[in-house]
Amino acid sequence: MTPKYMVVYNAVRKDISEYKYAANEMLPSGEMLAVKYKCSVLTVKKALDKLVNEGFIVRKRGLGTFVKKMVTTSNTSKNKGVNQIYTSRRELIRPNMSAVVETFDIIKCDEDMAKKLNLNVGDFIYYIVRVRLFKQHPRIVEYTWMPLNVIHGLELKDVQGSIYFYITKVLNLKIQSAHVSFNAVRPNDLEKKYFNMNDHDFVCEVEQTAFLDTSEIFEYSIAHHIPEYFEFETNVIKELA
Amino acid sequence: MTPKYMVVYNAVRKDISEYKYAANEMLPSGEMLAVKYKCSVLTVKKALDKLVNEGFIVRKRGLGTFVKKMVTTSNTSKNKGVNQIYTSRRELIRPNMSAVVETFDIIKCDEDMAKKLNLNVGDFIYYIVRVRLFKQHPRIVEYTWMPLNVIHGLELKDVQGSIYFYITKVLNLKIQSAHVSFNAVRPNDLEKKYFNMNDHDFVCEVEQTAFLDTSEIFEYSIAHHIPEYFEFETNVIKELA
DNA sequence: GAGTGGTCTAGACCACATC
DNA sequence: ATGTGGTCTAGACCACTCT
Repeated sequence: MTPKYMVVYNAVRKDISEYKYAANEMLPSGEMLAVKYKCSVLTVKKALDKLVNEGFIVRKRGLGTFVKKMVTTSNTSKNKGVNQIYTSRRELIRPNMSAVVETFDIIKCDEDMAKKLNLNVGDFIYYIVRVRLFKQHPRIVEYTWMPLNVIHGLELKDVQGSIYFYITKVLNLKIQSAHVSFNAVRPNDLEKKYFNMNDHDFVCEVEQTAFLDTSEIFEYSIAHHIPEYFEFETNVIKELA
Repeated sequence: MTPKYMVVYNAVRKDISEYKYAANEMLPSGEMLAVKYKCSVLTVKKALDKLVNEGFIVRKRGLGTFVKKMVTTSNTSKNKGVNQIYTSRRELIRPNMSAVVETFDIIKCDEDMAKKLNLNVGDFIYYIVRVRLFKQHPRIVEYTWMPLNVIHGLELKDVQGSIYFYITKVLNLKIQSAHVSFNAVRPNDLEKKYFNMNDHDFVCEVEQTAFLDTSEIFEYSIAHHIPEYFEFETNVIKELA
């Protein structure tokens, strides 16, 4: 059962996406929307607050609710296989990618990784290196560390497919969130080989710590992307105080 | 007057920051916190929901509220003058930076910039190029475009100082949010000069469209950072459906 | 004054996990 | 059965903007 505020959220979001409201146009008031969707104004507020956080609209006391201009992305080619990571406004679109497994080992946690995964030194962890390909073209090299006591029974065939699928559908675990940080660095030998790069080139680095809904860390990963096929977008709301 | 939910938010956030709760430790229930802070459970929920969004805690129905492990940043030197852009968990810390103005012009909007700033071709806009320095060391080159009809009366002295200050304190406008996207590119001649780089080097690019609380766009900017002194961190919450 | 959104409450009901 | 968080309501009051 989808909550009512999500129904309202989806409906309004759809209207905005389909340009039923022009940029800077005022939306119906909260009360009007509450009548339209047969719910309370607070439920409408919850739906619209979500849209505010995602950067679609602005609500202004005494004035009303307004649609923000859609920011057009510089290079929007889904067909090019751009790896888009969106935390707002757009959908997270990951083109269908296959994986070549370079490394699939079980190792012991060193001090650094113990800190990152919230484990003890010596605990067993998976260490996986995968090259992700879009239509046979290498686009990402992924280094993944996962604790055995959280993710267990992983086999080569799961790693060749979607680890995400294994975690959510086979183990039935729920992914809650991820802390993501970003930078750019030089490629290593493996990446130079796959990306056909040299010492003068660079790759975009996405470092990620991922959490289950139990607040356990189930993954620490570093992904190196080819800059031309990389896109990271987010929305930052200015805090009150 | 700070709203009550912000008081609760700040108090709980402070407790977490000061490690009053260990990682994976359960917080008092919503009802307990409501009693403690003399407010309703819904007000507590609003405060805790904010902490969930920022990646501090996880709330689980039937179980309780848990503190997530603090993710330690790889290179946390505020003194090194790292330009940290955080959209969650941590404070946005921008070290004190001075500015060298390379360009301060009023130009006419071309088609591309008209789209980006939601203006008409030919409208007047500021075009500003600034080099940001930390303790005399160039760290960022910023290219900024701003519409005259929103930000007016800008003078050289304002650009040499903080444009942010001019907008919020002099013009008394309120900044609502920004759409930020990220990549890495080669430096141009100006950047090569200031950063002492060559054609084999690279810079981190942050592209930003910034909005006022009226939903007007007041700025489009591109900032090129030295990778060593750059950090971008955010929290991604997995959506329900 | 009329209309807008922001905050806050008390209370109800539901879904989920544990014992 | 108990305790947890999630959703939803009706209503109150306040702050803000415009006419």
